[in-house]
Amino acid sequence: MPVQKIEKVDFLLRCWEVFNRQGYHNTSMQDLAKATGLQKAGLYHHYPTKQLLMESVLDFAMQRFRSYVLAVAADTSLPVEQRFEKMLRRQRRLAMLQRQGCFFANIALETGRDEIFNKMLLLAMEEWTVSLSSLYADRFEEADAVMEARRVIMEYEGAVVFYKISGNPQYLEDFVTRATKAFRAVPSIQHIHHHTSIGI
Amino acid sequence: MPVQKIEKVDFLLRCWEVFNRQGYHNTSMQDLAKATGLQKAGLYHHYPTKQLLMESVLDFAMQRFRSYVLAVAADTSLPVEQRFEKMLRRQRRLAMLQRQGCFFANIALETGRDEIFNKMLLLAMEEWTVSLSSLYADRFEEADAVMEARRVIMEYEGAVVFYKISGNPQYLEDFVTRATKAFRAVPSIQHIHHHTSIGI
DNA sequence: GAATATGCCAACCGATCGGTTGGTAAATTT
DNA sequence: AAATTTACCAACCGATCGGTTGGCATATTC
Repeated sequence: MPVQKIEKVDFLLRCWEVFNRQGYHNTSMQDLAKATGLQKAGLYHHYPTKQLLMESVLDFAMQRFRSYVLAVAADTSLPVEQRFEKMLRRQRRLAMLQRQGCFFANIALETGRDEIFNKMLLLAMEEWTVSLSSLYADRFEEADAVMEARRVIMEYEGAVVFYKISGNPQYLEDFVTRATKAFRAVPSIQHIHHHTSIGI
Repeated sequence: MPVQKIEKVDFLLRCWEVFNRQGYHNTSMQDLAKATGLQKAGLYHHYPTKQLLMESVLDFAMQRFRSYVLAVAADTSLPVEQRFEKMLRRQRRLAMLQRQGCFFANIALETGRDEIFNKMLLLAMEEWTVSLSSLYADRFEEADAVMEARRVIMEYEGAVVFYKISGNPQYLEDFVTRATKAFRAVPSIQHIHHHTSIGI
C-alpha cells in the first residue's frame, strides 16, 4: 500500500479542530478534506459517512479530555484542593482555545434533538461527573458528591455560554475562583477515618 | 395589497419553533417556508437574508421570554421566594417544550464564534441576569446579587445540556429544587430597613 | 516478480443550499 | 376608475452539499 499522507492522530485532531470551530452541520466534508490535506473521496475511503467520522472524532476528543483534564483527579501526588483547582483551570484553558467553548456542549446543544451523538455525549458528561466527584469523596457521601460535581460542571457549561457570546474570559475566571473557594469551604471529614496523621 | 397569508406574530412563532428545533445552520429557508405556509421567495419579500430573518426571530423570542419568564420577577403580588421559584419553573417548562432546551444557549454555542448574533444574545442573557438579580435585592448588595443571579442562570444552562442529551427531565427538576432551596436559605435583610412589620 | 491489498484522487451524481427574477393578483390611494 | 403599492409565487441561478465511481500508484504478500 502507498504511504499515508497523514497520521491517524493528526487526522482526528484536525477534524476535531474544525468541528469544534464550526459545529457539526456547518462543517462540510470539503472543509475536513482541506484541513487534513486529503481529498473528499479520501475521507470516504476511511469513513463511510460524515456521522461515523464525527463519532470517531468524539471518541478521540473524549480520550484527550480524559488524559488532559480527568487524569488530574487521579494524580494523588497533589492535595485534593489543588487537584480540584487544576482540573477547572484545564477545563477553562480548553474552552478558551480559539474561543471554542466546550466541544461536548457545543455538539450537545446543536445535535441533541437529533439523538445521533447523545449516547456518547452523555457518557462523556457522566464520566466527567464521576471523575470530579471523586475529589469530593472525603467531604460528602457518594450520592451528594456526584450531585455536587454535576452542579459544578453545569455551572461551568453556563459560564462557557456567557464567555462564548461575550469573548470575555472573566466569566470563566470568576467561575474557577468561585468554585474553588466553595470547594475549600466544605469541611473535610477524611482525617476521621483514613488519615493516619501522627502515630498509633 | 392582497390579503396576508399569515400574521406576523404567527409567522415569527413558527420560524422560532423551527430554528429552536433544528438550529440555525441546519434550518433552510425551504424549511421555514413550509412551516409558515409561504414559498421561499415569499420569505425574501419580507427579509432580505436568512440572517436578518433570524435577527427578527431572536428579537421576537426575547419579547416572549420577557413576558413569560422575566415578567414574573416584577409581579409584586407574590412574595419574592415564590417569584423566584415561579421564574425557574417557567424557564424549565420552556426548555422542555419538545426538548428544545434554551433557545438563546442553542444559538449561542452554535454561532458564537461567527459573531453574528452575539450582541443580541449577550443583551438577552444580561437582561435575564438583571431581572433575576432583582429578587436578590433584599439579600445581597447589588454586585453580589448580579453575580449570584448569573451563577444560577449558568447552572440552569448546564442543566439544560444534561437534559438535552439524556431526555431526562430530572436534571432540570433537581436544578429548580436546589436553586430554590438555596434561595430560601439566604437570610433576608430587608425587614431591617424597609419592612414595617408591627407598629411604629 | 506477479498478485494483492491499500491510500488516495479526479470527476461525477442528484439534491439542496441561499438568493434572484419576472410576474400576477388583490387591496389601497388618488 | 386609473395608478400605485403590496403580498406572494413559479421558475430559475450558480454554488455547494453528502456521497459514489473507476482507476492510479505504491507497499506488502506470496
